[in-house]
Amino acid sequence: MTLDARKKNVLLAIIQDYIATAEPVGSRTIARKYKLGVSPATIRNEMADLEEMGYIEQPHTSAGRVPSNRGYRYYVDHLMQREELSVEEEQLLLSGYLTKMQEVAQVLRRTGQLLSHITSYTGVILTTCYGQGKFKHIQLIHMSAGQAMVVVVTDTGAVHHRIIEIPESICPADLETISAVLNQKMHGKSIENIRLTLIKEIYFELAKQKHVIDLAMDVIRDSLSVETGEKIYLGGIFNILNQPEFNNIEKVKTLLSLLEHENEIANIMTDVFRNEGVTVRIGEEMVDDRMKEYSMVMGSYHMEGKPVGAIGLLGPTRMDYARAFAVVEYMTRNLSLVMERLLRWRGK
Amino acid sequence: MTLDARKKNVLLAIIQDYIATAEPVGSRTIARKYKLGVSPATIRNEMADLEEMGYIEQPHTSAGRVPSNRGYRYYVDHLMQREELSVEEEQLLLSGYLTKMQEVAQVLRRTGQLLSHITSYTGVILTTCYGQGKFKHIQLIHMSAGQAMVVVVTDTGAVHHRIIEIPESICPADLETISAVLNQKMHGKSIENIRLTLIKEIYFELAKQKHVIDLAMDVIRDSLSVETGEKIYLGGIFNILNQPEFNNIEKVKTLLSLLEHENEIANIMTDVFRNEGVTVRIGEEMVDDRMKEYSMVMGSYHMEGKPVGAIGLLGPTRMDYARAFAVVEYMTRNLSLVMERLLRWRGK
DNA sequence: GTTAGCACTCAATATGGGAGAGTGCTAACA
DNA sequence: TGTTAGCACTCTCCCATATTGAGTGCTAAC
Repeated sequence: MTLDARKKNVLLAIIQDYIATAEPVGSRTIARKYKLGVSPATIRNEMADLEEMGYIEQPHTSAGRVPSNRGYRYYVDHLMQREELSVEEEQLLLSGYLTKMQEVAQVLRRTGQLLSHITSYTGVILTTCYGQGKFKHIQLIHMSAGQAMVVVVTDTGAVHHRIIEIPESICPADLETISAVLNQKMHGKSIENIRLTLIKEIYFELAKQKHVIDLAMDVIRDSLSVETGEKIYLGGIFNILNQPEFNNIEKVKTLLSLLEHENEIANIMTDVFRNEGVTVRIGEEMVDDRMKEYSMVMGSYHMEGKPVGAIGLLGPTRMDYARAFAVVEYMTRNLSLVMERLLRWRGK
Repeated sequence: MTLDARKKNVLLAIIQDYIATAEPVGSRTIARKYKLGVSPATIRNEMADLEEMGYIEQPHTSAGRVPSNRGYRYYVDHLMQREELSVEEEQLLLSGYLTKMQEVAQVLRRTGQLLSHITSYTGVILTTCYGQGKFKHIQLIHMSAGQAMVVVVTDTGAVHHRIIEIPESICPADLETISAVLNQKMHGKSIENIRLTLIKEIYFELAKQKHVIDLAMDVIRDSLSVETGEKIYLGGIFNILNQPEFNNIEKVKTLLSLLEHENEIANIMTDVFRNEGVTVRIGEEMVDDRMKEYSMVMGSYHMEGKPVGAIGLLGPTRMDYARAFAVVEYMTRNLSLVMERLLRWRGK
């Protein structure tokens, strides 16, 4: 089902206009603003066709047309022309990183804010793929009789910690020993490696403290696995409220309740790792029914060529995809650089 | 300027009714619902007086009266009767902690959610007072040539980490040595102590690595100092939108933009440490002008008798102070217990 | 295939009364 | 002197009724 050139132009005009104005667009407007060389009546005919094909819809009989999610999809896949950011905008985005960053979390938070600030959508950052990360260091710290803290550092610069129960008989020195052995055995290994081959060796060496090791291994597994390794940063939740679609409170409420369930967002974002480049999810393409009025434009950022996380923009389906595309693309490159500089990878 | 008994009763009735209904309350309503034994006309006279004294206001001529912030203040200080939570509510709050908690952050996040869930206001948790915390453990971890990660653990269970630049000549073993010395010297000491007396000793012992120690000390100082030790957790931002005052988007926007500046909220909350028990801040008592339609009810939680953080409820000035009071009071006790159990303090 | 013309639809925007809640004032009452 | 009933007055809120205007679909002519 392919569209002839004029239909494409009409659809493009409708979508561009609707993105710009958020008002249903009528045949007159198109004839006037976008010179297609035909009269409103002709455009009306084309619009009737497009509606039948499901690319646009009518809120009510005497209103103009509005793109359907299917229409947006067609636009993104076939009609959208690439956009470049202006030099000033690139400057603005870069300058956000000027204040000295010392923590991965800080960089990511900042990135979320920048994304949101420049687009008036909500910036979403996902860190993940610790599954592909490597173990760097583990430390067991004695907190009190019967309690210890496990701290695990991965080579992506992530730090995970947790309090565990230990037999009261274990003293600080024991923990030091355990830490040392674990570090020595696991240094630079990936989690799969550890699980498959090393674990027996370690058990053997530390037979006495089986229980503690089990708990410590839990933390390691958690921190290296995708499951809890995921963390979401949201930036500028309230910027998106400037979008005209949030003129009624119910919408705001559903959005906020949506954003409170971070793991669902995380779920959607993992999609991104299946594609190269920038991915767009529109409306009900994102499972959850409450998302059907929202879209996400997302991309992954890399370290050493491997994707280690994703950034995205969450906006109404009416969002400016071309611009979001450009911003996300620019920011993924940018963020990859900043991250690599922060955790310079020479030694390993 | 003290009020006679009848004026007090009228003011109390107005405030209670307004808290319950969010509608301006008229003389008729009071005469009917709250049996003061006088006619509406008499109540009207009293209301005129109360208005002149600034305890209540009139949205427009033909509307009932609404409490002013001054009125709320008088209510909280002199009229409010203490309320107890029902057994079911206490149960509900307790059950929130049943799923196993392994991290301080997790407990605090949960607490925020619980606070919000049971009151439909926004729960705010502030952790602070690491200045009074003690140093537990430091670890320098070699990440790559020229870069190391510093991880500091305090006895309150907080973990701070940061990437620092180091001379390329320093190898993992050096960092290990430095870690060991630092740990040995500083174990169990407070930051003041470290700064004042130990630092020279440490420099002497590790003269070669002055630069690294400086950087590490920065992290320690930061993590133990109140400045960056503060962290805010917000719970149920969207629960508060159920309050009828948020019927218009502008209100929602200002609230959200307010909540994005966590440090300002933190500022307000430090007030709490000056008082015993539960503190109430109403409207413009909280500096920022945009806060004049909100109130906070807050209390501090303790570990070993010392306040280590604060919890609070943020709601409209019309909030149910008596109930908020009860919830906050109960939760501070609760949280103190949970925290102490999580980081059992026997050993030290 | 395109276009002008026209009748029709329907949301959004006034317009214009009530209805109702609440007030302040006055005068009468205990 | 304090309290109360009565009453005129003032607003907001709500509802029902035009009015407007943008936009459509259809038909017939070009």
